[in-house]
Amino acid sequence: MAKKKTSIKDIAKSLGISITTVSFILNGKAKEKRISEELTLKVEEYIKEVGYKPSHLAQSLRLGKSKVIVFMVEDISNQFFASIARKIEEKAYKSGYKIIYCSTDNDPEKAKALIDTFKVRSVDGFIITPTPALESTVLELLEEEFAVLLFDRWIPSIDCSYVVVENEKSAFEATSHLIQNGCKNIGFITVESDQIQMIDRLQGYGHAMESHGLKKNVFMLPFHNLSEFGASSKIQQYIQKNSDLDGLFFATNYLAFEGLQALNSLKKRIPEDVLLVSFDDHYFFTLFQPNISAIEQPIESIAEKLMEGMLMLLEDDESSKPDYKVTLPNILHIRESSDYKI
Amino acid sequence: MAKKKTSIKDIAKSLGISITTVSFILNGKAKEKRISEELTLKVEEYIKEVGYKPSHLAQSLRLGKSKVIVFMVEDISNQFFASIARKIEEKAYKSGYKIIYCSTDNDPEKAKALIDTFKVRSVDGFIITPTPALESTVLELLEEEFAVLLFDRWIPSIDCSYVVVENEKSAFEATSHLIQNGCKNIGFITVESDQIQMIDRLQGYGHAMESHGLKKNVFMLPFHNLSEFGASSKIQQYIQKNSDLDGLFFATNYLAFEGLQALNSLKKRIPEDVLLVSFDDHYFFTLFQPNISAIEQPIESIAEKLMEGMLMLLEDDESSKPDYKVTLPNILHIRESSDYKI
DNA sequence: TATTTTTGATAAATCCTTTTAGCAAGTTCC
DNA sequence: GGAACTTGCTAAAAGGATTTATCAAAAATA
Repeated sequence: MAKKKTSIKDIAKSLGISITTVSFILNGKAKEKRISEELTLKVEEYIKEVGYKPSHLAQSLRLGKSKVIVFMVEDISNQFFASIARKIEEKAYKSGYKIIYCSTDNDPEKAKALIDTFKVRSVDGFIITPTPALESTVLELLEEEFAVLLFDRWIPSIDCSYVVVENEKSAFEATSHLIQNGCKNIGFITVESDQIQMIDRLQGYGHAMESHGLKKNVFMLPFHNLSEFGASSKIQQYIQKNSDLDGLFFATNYLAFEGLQALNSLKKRIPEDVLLVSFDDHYFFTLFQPNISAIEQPIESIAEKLMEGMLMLLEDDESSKPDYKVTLPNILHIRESSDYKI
Repeated sequence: MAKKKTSIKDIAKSLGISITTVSFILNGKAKEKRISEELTLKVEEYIKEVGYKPSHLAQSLRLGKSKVIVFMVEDISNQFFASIARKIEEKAYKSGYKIIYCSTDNDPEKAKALIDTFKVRSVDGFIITPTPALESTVLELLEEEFAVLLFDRWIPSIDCSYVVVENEKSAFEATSHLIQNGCKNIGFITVESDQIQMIDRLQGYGHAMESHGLKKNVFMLPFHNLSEFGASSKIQQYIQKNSDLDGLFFATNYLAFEGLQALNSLKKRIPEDVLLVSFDDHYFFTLFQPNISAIEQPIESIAEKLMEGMLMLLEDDESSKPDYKVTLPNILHIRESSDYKI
């Protein structure tokens, strides 16, 4: 039953010619290799007739390129990563690349294991949101001449291509926005993390506060199992303890969601009692009443630059030392209606 | 620079033995093939020493199995599909399978093109949310003896394994819930679609209304470009025209989101003016004030059954006619606080 | 001692392509 | 007429594994 796939060999045999000739014709090298137009046409016709498609597996083995890119993120079910995955996919498939995805949970061991697996699979490139302690592994990849592109966060200590956003600048702007709207005591709610993008966001907040002579007030949640950990109630406690808070800056949107629940439980009104802003925009923020201000990461551009960079790295002819380092601006959406401003 | 990978051939040469022997040892057939323990140990040690890993590409070529599964959904950035992707991934990787994903946008042409691409790539299995008009393509896949597992929706006209949920039953229950809480005029808001799961949901609603002698009131939005199409304002118009509506059933959560915006614009209160229920639960529904009732699809179970089924289909030794048809129950979350009930 | 078995290994085919090197036969040139 | 090209095509190696069939030497049997 299992229809045996026709191979180039079958074609050659059927037409009584050599494999080489068929291969040349298939790869558009008929002219170059001086195959007569007559034979070329005959072969092409036959190929169409039997619906022959070459085996990518064999091609990959022979050519040493698999046309597969690994998309390795913290969590593919996270809206941000999923959205980028969607865009990446489209662009990759257009260029004949396939995308395998995987999630690290930000666990270095898991990330290393996954990378190990994929090296063997002879994939061509890696798009990675690096976990902590991944320097040496990434370095190895680079040494073995894989195309590697970091995103969301990068690794300052190694020279690797990346696509990131202006975390510090946007956090600075968003904080300044709160200050300009009268906030004097702004809490920055984040997670314990040594990831560079989180550090940058914290710094942006810090600089804005300092430059206005305001006192910083940072609340750090433990990184893992946020909701199981009762993040919402932890935030609630924090807000209660700091009764003079008039502004809150959430370092990510899932923190903002938890925060919204906390504020709701405390019957705090937005924006009358407290002004909000969150990093990472979400459809939800425009649905919530009142709308929540947020910093939108430019998903489309990120995906575009990622594929552009990846293709550049992949098509690089091992000569130059390719370098693709992009930092994209975010978009700050101010959403509290102006009537409400303090 | 580019470290050439060591192959089985290199190992054989270095140790002055044959490739066959090395292969036997690698595949744990040393005993069976009567390789001396002495040599086995020596080879195993050497393999560890040089850190040899077999080429999956070559193995796939030889064995005709790639250990790759395609996960083809309508839109991978959709929270529902992304969540399943996340779970599937975990289970697949544990069994040594890799997942390639792709999105069809529910476009049959796109779906066919993608399937064509993957057939050539010699993937082993397909997990598919079928688009309309995909019967013949799926049938071809089955004839070519790929492992095929449909989910979210199935194709009644062909005998293919699937994992779906009880759409009709849950819609019936949810509608009954609204009726039991006093609703007399319940609008069912859905999209124009001949997809079986949407039809089933509509039927569940219909049966519930009929069995209570109530008049059906269905509003269908065109399928494509929902938000660009101003779905929210269309729903708003519908609600205004039907001023006697006291309950709304949204066939999917993204319709509910649009509906919530519409209700908000109309200053309709929930649950005082209208009771809501939506298919497909969402984190958002518990965050929204008041919380929104919804039918939760059991993502974990779906993913579990999908991988269980896929592995069964894959490991089936071409003898039997494997059949894996699963229909899972949903969970109805009633969320309006009871004080509010009409 | 001669024959059969067992032991411990291996050569070679196969999976499907790409690509280098080369070979006959026909042309051109002087 | 013989050297030098051109033309049109192909044999065979390579890429990295698996597996069948086979083989020489040692051990067991008669």
